[in-house]
Amino acid sequence: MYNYSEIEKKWQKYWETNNSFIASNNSEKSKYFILVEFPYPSGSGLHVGHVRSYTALDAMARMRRMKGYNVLFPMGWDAFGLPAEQYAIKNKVHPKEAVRRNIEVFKGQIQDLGLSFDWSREFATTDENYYKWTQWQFLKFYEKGMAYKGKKEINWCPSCKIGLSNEEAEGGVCERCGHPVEKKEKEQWILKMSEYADKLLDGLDETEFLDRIKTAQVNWIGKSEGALVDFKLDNSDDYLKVFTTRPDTLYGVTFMVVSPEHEIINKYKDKITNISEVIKYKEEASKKSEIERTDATKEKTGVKLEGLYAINPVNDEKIQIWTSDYVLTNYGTGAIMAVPAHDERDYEFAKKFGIDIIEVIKGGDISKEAYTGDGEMVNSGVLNGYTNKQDSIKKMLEYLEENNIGKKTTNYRLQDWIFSRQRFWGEPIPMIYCEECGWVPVPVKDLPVTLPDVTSYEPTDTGESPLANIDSWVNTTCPKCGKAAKRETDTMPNWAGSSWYWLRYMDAQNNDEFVSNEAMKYWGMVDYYNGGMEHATRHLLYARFWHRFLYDNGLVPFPEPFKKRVAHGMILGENGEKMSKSKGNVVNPDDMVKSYGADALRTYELFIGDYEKDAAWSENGLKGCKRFLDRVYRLKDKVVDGFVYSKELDNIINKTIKKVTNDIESMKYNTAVSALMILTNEFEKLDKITKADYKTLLILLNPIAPHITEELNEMCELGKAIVNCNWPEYDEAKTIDETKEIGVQVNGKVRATIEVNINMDDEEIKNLALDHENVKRHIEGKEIVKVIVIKGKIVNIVVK
RNA sequence: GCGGAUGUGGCGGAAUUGGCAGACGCACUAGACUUAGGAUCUAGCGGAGCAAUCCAUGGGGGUUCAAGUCCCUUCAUCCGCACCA
Repeated sequence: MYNYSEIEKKWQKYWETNNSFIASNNSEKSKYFILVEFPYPSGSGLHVGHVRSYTALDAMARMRRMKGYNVLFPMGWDAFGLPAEQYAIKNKVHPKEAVRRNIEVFKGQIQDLGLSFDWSREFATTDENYYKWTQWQFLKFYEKGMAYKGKKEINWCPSCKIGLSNEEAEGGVCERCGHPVEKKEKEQWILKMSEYADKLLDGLDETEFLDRIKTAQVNWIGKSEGALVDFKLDNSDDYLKVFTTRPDTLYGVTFMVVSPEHEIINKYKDKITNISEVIKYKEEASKKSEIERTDATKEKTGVKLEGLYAINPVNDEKIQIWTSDYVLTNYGTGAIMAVPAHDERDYEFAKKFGIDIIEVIKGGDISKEAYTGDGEMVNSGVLNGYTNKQDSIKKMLEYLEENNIGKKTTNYRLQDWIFSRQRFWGEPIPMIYCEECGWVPVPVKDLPVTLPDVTSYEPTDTGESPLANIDSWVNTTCPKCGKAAKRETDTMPNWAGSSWYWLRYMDAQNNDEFVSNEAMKYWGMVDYYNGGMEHATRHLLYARFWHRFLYDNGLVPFPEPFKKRVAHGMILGENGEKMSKSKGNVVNPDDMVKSYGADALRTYELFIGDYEKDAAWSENGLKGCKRFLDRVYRLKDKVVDGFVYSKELDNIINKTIKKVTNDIESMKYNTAVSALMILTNEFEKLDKITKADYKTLLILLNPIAPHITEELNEMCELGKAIVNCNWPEYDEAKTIDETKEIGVQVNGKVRATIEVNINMDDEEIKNLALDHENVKRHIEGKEIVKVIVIKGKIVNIVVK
């Protein structure tokens, strides 16, 4: 019927030559910044899932432009990091070359979809004049004391030969390859993210993230209020410090537990009479994978530290100390006070090892289980008689502070960000080590520290970065004293480049600054940020942290980067399972564009269902959308001159403008498409439609199917290109029907429908309802109790 | 275990937020036009029933003139977190 491929190419070229989507940094218009997460240009090419979210935000961008906004809708490439490096190793090409090729493929695929990105602002995180600024910002962290080098026991993947952040080692397995993670000590660059816990929490108030995304952020930060309490060690001046959220139960402490890695074990190895047994336990624990260790359902294990005791500071009781792997090294102080009567885990442990259980809160049956509820305090010295948790905690905190044995503290799950990676394909950390001067930052004038061109970029067996093998790169001079010195060979994590990229889009060609202040002041927060739910914790947290740090140091003018954050659902295979090569249910967007056209693919992916929910692919569904576009195309033969809406269509056109506008705004694309289908159905019923009718349909459909609508607009000589048109306005009065069919119920069951006029009063409607044949039949011989008339909705007659 | 989400025809999904459940699309059925149709058009399409009507939004209960929508309870599926002291 028509050659969609030709039409698509034609209009894509038109938009390009007319700079239709280039955003201006100097505009009188209101700004609107729409951002989609930039992709990894992976070797497997674009996924239909990308098409969904890009098209969705593209529709929003196109509508906003027509509404008169200056829209920034940029695209770039997150090209550093493990996936790119592993792809390069596997395919025996330099990562630089692999990335270049993959970007080319990705970009071509994206352009074939007619997405209205502003390509003049495109960059990759691997561009030297981008990562120069990533390095520059790292130096700011260093300069402000927010980056430090620390010896940390890190998560080590023996398969990938790389250190992983806690986040990447979730569940005790490597996120990339699934191999169990081991522990290894290593000097690491670390960013003090934990210092920002409260700011990251409070900052959420300035955003309009989806609730589930906010919740995910809050949980990840994991703030809990409690107390640090000092337990003096018996026959020593040393203290064992614990963190507890339940200081009110201090009188119920019958033992303490330290993590197997706790320093106290080594420190008191001479005093612990069963030290060999303890060491054996520790070794066993370290051999266990994280997944085994953190399996909450497994039976508790542990060893008593014989000969070592602590003193309960509130009642001077002598308390035994144990070590067990249910106490984590990296949370709190790595040691706990155990209150078996009122904590499930402690209860289980005490039961197993026959340790005393002392009740301090009444209300449960501690011979059966730990009681964690509220109740009257007993056996509790100063707390006796208190009846609720809040008051007892408050009282105990006061008592602890007055007596100098503890203090109120807040603890966070959020840890510092381990920033080093022993990899080739990342931003080199711009630091130099000098025997004389220690760590010295690379001077700003020498940035970027670039990656050398080498032939081997595979990881070394020693765990060092491949960069360590390149003497010519490693050896340099100290910027401070001029003596021979060595470069840091670790690189940054792939999260680094994505932690400020939205700022760069504002001013992507700037060679003097990472972004100009004017550009940041003009564009401000990202208005709409779309990404996958899998990035709603880490990436979002890192990005917010990074941005907030820049803000605190006067480098950006606003504290939170993203106003709204939304998440798209996944597109599943036709069988309802996640698309994967092994399942053979992968749909290639290129094939779909070839067979049905970009417009049909775009329309279908928006029509597929609720944007936030997962949806199964259906090629028949796509065909249906192609048919819909064909029907819109055929309407062109009905077009006659006319600059006003046809009388028969006036109301529905106004209604549709309203619906489509609101739906695109609120990301309810599926119902927007459906409304346009309904409008098309109405057009088809008539022999003739006016140019005005058709033009409005085409404009409303344009954000969804931009090519065919432009073509039809031109073919029918409906005026200037749609991309330059204004979004249509609607007349609220015309969205309300003069007459309407409403249901008439008798005792809640629909018995008839009547046609009512908008001007009728309740009495008229009531009489009309009572007069209906079928209604009469149902109320005959019965007493009318009351008649409920809801204007424009329903009539309900209650009879007895 | 804790937290979050979801549950509506054969399928994807609508339902102005308490007001005619199933919009729109897919699949399917019958017919028309055709040498042909994976094109197009017309009609039908939750279940039962000739029909009037009855039943139906995971199950059970409740509030209401009126419940997919609100409350209680229960089941199922998916996704997070997972010994966080």
